[in-house]
Formats: sequence, C-alpha cells, structure tokens
Amino acid sequence: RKRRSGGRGPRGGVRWMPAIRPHQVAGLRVILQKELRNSDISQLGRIVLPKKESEAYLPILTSKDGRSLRMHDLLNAQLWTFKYRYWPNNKSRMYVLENTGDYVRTHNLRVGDFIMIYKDDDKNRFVLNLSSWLLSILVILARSR
DNA sequence: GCTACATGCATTCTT
DNA sequence: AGAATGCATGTAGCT
Repeated sequence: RKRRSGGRGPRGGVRWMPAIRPHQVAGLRVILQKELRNSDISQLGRIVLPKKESEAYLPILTSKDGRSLRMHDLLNAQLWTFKYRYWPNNKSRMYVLENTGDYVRTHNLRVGDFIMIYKDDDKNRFVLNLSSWLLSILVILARSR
C-alpha cells in the first residue's frame, strides 16, 4: 500500500511487529502513537499529532498559541520540553508538537518509526517512548550472539 | 461528500 | 538571503 500525501494515519494498531514491544509498559497508560512521516523528521522540528487522541488525552488547548509540555523520555530518562499547539485547518484543528528536532536527532528517528506518548497517572506526567526499526534490528543482533 | 493529515507555500523573522 | 512560522491545499481512506 502506498500513500503519497494526506490521508489518515495508521488506525487500529501497528503495521509491523517490533522485536520488543515498548508500547506495553507497566503503570503507564498509552495515550497515542504516531508513525513518523517525512515532515515529522524534517528540519522543521515539529510532529503532527493525531487529532482524536490529542483532544481526548492531552491538555485542552483554548488558544492556538498552545502551551509548553514536558515529557519524560523512557529510553534515557531525559526530560524534554515541547510546545503543544494547534493550527486552524478547515474549520477544525491540526495538533502539532514543536521543538522536537533534538529528540528526533538524538534517537536517529526515521520514516516508519513510531513514537508513543503515555500518561503516568501516579506521577501525573507524560512519558515519551519510541519504537524504531533500527533499534529492533540491534536487539535482534544482540540476542543472536 | 467528508475528515484528518502530509506537505506546500506565503509571510515574517533573523542574520 | 536563509530560516522559521503559520496557515492553505491536496488527497487517502472513510462513510
């Protein structure tokens, strides 16, 4: 299947099975996941977020200026500060996470990789994680030795 | 026909 | 001029 532009994101689950399944983490509730596209990993440093889940589980935005959002990196325990905002779009909204360039670069994210956002209800904070094709291969290679 | 969203692109800011 | 910003446009996939 191919998609040149537009269209809905992946719905109802993941298209490929990673070697590890980091979206299942004890104590964390999955809020959303996003399969990264070219524009998400470009130099623009912004990631489009799925509208339905954003509106359901991320903080309500009353202004398009949005707000700052902190997320704890599950891989390296780093604390990231992003800007969470929306753009007006066809009488609706497009939700965007900005200042994501460092995160994408740090983890070498590629097209087809996934990011996952969890809510840690106990500590009342958001947690960010990824599922990367490259990382999965490394895990497989490490296990085969 | 409608919606969500990937990306195009005009405008604004920075150097 | 080049980069960043913010909205507009085109369209895949639903319905």
